[in-house]
Amino acid sequence: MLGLVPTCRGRHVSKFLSSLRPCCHSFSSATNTLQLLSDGFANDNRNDNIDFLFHSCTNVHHAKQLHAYLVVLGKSQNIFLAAKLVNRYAYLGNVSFSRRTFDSIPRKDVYTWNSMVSAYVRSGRFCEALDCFSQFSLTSDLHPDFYTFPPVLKACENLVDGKKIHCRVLKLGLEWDVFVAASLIHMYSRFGFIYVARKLFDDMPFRDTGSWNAMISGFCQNANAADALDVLVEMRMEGIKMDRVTVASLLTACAQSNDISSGMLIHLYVIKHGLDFDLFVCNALTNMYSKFGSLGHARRIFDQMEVRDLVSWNSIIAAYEQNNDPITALELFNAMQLLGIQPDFLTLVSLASILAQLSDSEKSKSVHGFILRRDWFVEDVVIGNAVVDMYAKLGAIDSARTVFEGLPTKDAVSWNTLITGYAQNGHASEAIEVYRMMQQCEEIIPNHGTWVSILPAYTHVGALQQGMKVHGRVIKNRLYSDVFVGTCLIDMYGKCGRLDDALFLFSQVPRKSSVPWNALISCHGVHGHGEKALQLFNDMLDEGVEPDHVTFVSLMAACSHSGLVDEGQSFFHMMQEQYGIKPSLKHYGCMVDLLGRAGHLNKAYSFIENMSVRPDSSVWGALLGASRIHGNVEMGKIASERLFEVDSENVGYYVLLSNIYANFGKWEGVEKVRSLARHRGLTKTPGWSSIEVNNNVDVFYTANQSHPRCEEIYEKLRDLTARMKSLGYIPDFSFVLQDVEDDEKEHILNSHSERLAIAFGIISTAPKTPIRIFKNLRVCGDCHNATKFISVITEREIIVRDSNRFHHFKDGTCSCGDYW
DNA sequence: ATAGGGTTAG
Repeated sequence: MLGLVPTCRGRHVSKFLSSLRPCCHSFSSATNTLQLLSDGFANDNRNDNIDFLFHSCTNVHHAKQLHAYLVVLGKSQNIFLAAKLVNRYAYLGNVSFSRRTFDSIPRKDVYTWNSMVSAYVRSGRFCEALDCFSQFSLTSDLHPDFYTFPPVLKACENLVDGKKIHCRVLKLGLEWDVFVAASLIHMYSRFGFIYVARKLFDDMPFRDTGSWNAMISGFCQNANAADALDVLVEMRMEGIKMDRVTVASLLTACAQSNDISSGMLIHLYVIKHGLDFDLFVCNALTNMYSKFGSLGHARRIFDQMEVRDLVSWNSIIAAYEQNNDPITALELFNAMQLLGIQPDFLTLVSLASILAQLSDSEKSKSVHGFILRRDWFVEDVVIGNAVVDMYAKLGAIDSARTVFEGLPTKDAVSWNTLITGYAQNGHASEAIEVYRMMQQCEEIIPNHGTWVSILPAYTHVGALQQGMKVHGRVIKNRLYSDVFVGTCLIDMYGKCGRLDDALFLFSQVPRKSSVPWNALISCHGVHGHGEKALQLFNDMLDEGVEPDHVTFVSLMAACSHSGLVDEGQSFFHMMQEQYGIKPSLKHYGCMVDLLGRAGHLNKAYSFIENMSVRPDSSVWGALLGASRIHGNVEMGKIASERLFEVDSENVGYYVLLSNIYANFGKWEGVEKVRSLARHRGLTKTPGWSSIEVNNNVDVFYTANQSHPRCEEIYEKLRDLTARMKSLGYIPDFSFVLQDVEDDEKEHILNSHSERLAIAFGIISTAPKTPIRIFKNLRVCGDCHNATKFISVITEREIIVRDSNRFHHFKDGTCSCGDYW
């Protein structure tokens, strides 16, 4: 053959043929066809070999070479061959080549136009598809046919466009073509116009399985699984069998509505009818079992598949990623790469979450770069949100903010992700600030996720009134029965000192899962109601609710706050032996706290020595805190040495250690710790307390001088101190870290932020009303003692929530019984 | 020759 073509063409031909060599099955027919083309025999357009020729272009490179060869042969403007090229480029994912080819065709027929429209639809570029269709209608005298409408209807992104297209269909009398009708039915039900869809469906003179599928999948895409199942019943009554398409869309609906029994019945049907070899069906099954949390089933389906595509890989990777097994997920991603399968943006969405779970900040940055290079942030918000979430979960909240700022479009989820990021990294006030900015964007409508992200932030700063405002919006939006929103509200009321309201809300929320129970147990724990927490745990078991790892953290913390040492220890064992839950660092931290607070410092120390995982700063920190409470300098030294090995950055621990030294008047120790912290470039977290008066949050820093009512506050404190002393109050100078005279020490104690806030509360609220204070660090021991006296003198309840727990002062005693 | 209904998502 090569002999027959002139040399200038020969180079193209041999290049093209050699690129085809790997797929040898089409090699000989491609050779023949090329020969026919170059000899001028292929003009009848009916040559089957032509299909082979185009089919053998398995990547854009092949297609371009074929294109180049057709140009050389002068056939590139052949109306038939050119449309073939448009279709092939689209199939290979390059619409812009399709368009360029399309534009170079001087005379276009219906086939040419149809090819271009469907090329856009195939790649999801719906706007351009509709635009191309308008161009078709306006610039040519040709009429669209029944091949034109299905893709065009698929491209409609709102009902108005859809109706216009429906009119054209009616004018041309194409409405009863099964393909066109199915597209119309699907279009109407997608936009929620079920009755219009149903009417069309009922009026059809002839229906095939595709017509039923259009009806069913319309419901499924509306997240209306129950109605979809109703249509299915009708379909089966008419004796129509489900096919692979019916099955695939129903499986998705079952996954979304967590309908395990229907899902399994459909799986049985799949096996019975031999549909378990179908790619789409298997992908849907993998996804469904993953959503049900049955990783084993999902994996078995995936392993048994004979052909897998990108969707299969994405589904199984997401399955492990979403079921807390990032290691396996990453292994699967690597396996996919080894097979040479190129990831798409959904793969990257999973990958971002995997790397965040593995706290791999190096690889996370390369994922970010990978997405930037491909410009995928522009294509879809989801990927941008995933990257914001990734950085936030890694603790790189500033990077998260930067990515968020740079997103080309932001939706409610983008905002929720950033708010959650701030809240979970301990920056509650930034979270609140971002929420405020979000409310100023009119086009952004808050949803479940918004409440779940902002409520913990309000809880954290004790902003009860702001939290109640959110509660109001939740009621307005009828979301109160949502378990997660409900649980955040329970937590908010409980941790802002309103246990009664927390209990009432608990009675309004579905309680089949452990989630709301955990919140309620934790709230009773911080209030020092250990016995009640244990009671709740028993109620939970009585109602058949399975406890999880969080339940045990809440329980053990509750025991720790109430000095229930034996109970706490038995929960630690019960968790492992009866529920098979492996203790996490949080559980270990609780145990050390439990033993340490109760004064069993040596026991706590040997417990740490025998841990099966490497203790982190929270575990050593618990021992250091206990050493402070029990004034044990030796244990404090040991704990802090080990602590600074794992975390030398947290100032709080330096402060604790210097507290211990100061307590014993060992001022050289205090100075040593201070200079160590200074040397490491650390500055003390300033202590602050806040109080909410008339919807306004006032924040007091230690020794605050700038408050407008500063003078009055100090005056009130001097007055109170005098009266406290007459009742037997003796200032405890061990809480003063400075080596100064006693007069000065007294002034320092009187300038503590919690005392300033309490004094402000007294002068700015009605007599005898309760005062609620929030403090970001732990409340000082002397202030604790002083507050007991203040509660007697002023006849007020004073509720102080610190970073650790609640102190409810009343008539000279505190709910914590001085045990904290 | 071109067309429907189907799988993965923060």
